[in-house]
Amino acid sequence: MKPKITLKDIARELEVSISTVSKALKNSEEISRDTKEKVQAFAKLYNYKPNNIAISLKNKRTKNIGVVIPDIVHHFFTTVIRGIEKYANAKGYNVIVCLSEESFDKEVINMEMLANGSIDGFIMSLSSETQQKGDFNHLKEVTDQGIPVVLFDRITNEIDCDKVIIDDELGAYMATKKFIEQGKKNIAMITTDDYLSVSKARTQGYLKALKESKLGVDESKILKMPTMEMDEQGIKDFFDSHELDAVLCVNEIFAVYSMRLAQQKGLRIPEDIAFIGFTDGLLSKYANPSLTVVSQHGEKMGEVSAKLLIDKVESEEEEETYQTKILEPTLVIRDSIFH
Amino acid sequence: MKPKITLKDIARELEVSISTVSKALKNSEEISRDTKEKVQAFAKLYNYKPNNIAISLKNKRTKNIGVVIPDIVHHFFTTVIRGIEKYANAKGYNVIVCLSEESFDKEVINMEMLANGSIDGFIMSLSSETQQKGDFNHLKEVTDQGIPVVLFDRITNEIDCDKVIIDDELGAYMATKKFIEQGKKNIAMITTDDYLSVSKARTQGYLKALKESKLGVDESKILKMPTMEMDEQGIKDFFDSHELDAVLCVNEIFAVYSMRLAQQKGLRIPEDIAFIGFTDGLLSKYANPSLTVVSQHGEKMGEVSAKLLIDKVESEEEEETYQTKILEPTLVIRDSIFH
DNA sequence: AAGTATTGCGAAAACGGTTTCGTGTTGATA
DNA sequence: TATCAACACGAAACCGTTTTCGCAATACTT
Repeated sequence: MKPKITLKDIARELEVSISTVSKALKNSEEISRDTKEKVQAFAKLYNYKPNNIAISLKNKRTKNIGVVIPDIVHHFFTTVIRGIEKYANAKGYNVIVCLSEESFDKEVINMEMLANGSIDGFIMSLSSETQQKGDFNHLKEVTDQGIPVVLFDRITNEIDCDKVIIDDELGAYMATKKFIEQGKKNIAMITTDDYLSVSKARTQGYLKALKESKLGVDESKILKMPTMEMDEQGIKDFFDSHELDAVLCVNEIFAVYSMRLAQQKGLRIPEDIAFIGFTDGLLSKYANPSLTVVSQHGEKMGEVSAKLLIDKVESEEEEETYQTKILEPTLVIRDSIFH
Repeated sequence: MKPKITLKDIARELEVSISTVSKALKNSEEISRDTKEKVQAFAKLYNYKPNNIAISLKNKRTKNIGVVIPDIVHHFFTTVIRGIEKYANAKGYNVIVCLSEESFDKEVINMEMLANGSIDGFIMSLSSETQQKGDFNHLKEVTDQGIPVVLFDRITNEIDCDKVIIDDELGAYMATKKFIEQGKKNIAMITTDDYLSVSKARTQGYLKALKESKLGVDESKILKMPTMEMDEQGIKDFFDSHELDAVLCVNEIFAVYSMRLAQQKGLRIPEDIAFIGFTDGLLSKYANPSLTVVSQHGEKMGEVSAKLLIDKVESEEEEETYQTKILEPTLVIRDSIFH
């Protein structure tokens, strides 16, 4: 058990002042060759490492980024974290992860915990409860204090800050168009209620593609699930009451789950009914048949978010200009549709 | 933009000393009713919150936990993180997540970044490269400095610290026994090389069950994958060269992937060939057929790890006693075996 | 030899809190 | 009226750095 050594310890041992030690370790011009070598050798010998906390206090920079997300077991969020980690780590930043578990209160508590000096900025995606409530005061407080915030994926227009999203509307549009091109006539959509910003946008893309086509819109072909929980009967009824030949799902879980129910009904995929989901996760890759998806490029999203945040953190000027980066989704073709 | 207010600011405004403000906010007996009320009202009005960094520096406690794991996109690890988060948050701790990406160097760098005051303790699972190399000096250094460490899942005996694992051997034993009970005769195992502590233990459980039975061991029925990458041809050849009716896989990805290859060969699951995997993730749940797995109870593991760590961090005495908690795995029966 | 630069280093303030100890004021006691 | 607690507060040290500024001692001018 060898306790950490401090500047003071080195100073005492070498009979110089703390300031001298500090400067010597920074290779300052002020200090003579001799002294520098002596100090540096001693420091290396005893494996001196400066105390991060003291440094943080001094320059009011923690080199920590707070990431607040609704759920970590969701594949998309883990890929975003990975992207954030990657970029942040390369820049010498650590990532503090907090989970809101889709709860407004937890989101608020987590932000308050971190906002008192623990972090230099936030990267977040709003909890569904927050989006439903439409209460963003906790975000406002943080930005008012001059703490930079980057919102990704689940965002709000009520807060002025940098944002990163994919073009959800375009993704849904592309997917729907693909169905249409392949001759599908009865294209359904399975989504959540509109309170999630992404669900809303995706539904719009779906509608847009249908409106542009000769098929037209049939609102009854949109199934809105009230929660993220899987409602087996609801989906079965939906399938029974419509003659569908294609389904666009707002996430991969809905898609894979629905595929199974369709298969149980004796339908062949993609001949009788084709599927496209959102989120390019493990599930899509290993599903049977493998699922065609609109990839959201989570890792990229994380990197871009981290870059935006760190740029803001490290910029001297307090420019009050914010940007919204819109990433292009791509279609990853797999066996749940015709190739 | 309202900047953070400090004790000094309050003291100046109220024309009292900083110490008085500090004590008043802590409701100290020393301070008069009047002054306390005045100070507290002022603090509330201006939304004073103490600076975490200053407090950390003072009492040498950060209330941060460092979590270093090989991979975050792996479902098991995300559930562990969720468990850690849950317990840690309830205790007022934040979780700093670092990814080693299975690399020894990254693991070392991450630990060094955090070990200089940023965290009160580590919870980690070793990268595969670290387990292969058998070099644990970075862990030794940290424990030597008196920083508590808890290892989970991928552990080593070379470091004295608290550990949390599931009984991997028992899990594999249970699974294999299940196959035997159901009359399976040719039970294979698909695993990684033995350098991963968990793979080794699981293989042993598999062997133990077979030895106890009349079936006996056939080493050629163990397929060892050199990496985590899926080797389609390797698995196909394995299936072609053996008459198998059951396969135990060391994780769910191997299992789901192998199931698909088996199905492509025209085999029915579970009638012709049954599958059991490890890790109770999304993949198992939504696979077709859904996969029977040995559940590792990741969330529980995270909670237990966090509890062990925080207990140690907050205990005054430096007891040098370490415990290893062994969690019981359970079999989650799904459609890839007979019910 | 006197004055000026240069070099090398240390004292001290600052970051934002906590905490120990000391002290002036008050009221009660003898 | 002198003595002493109790009360209410402030000064200052401390946590481990960084950084400014001042000041010796030496070297360089003329």
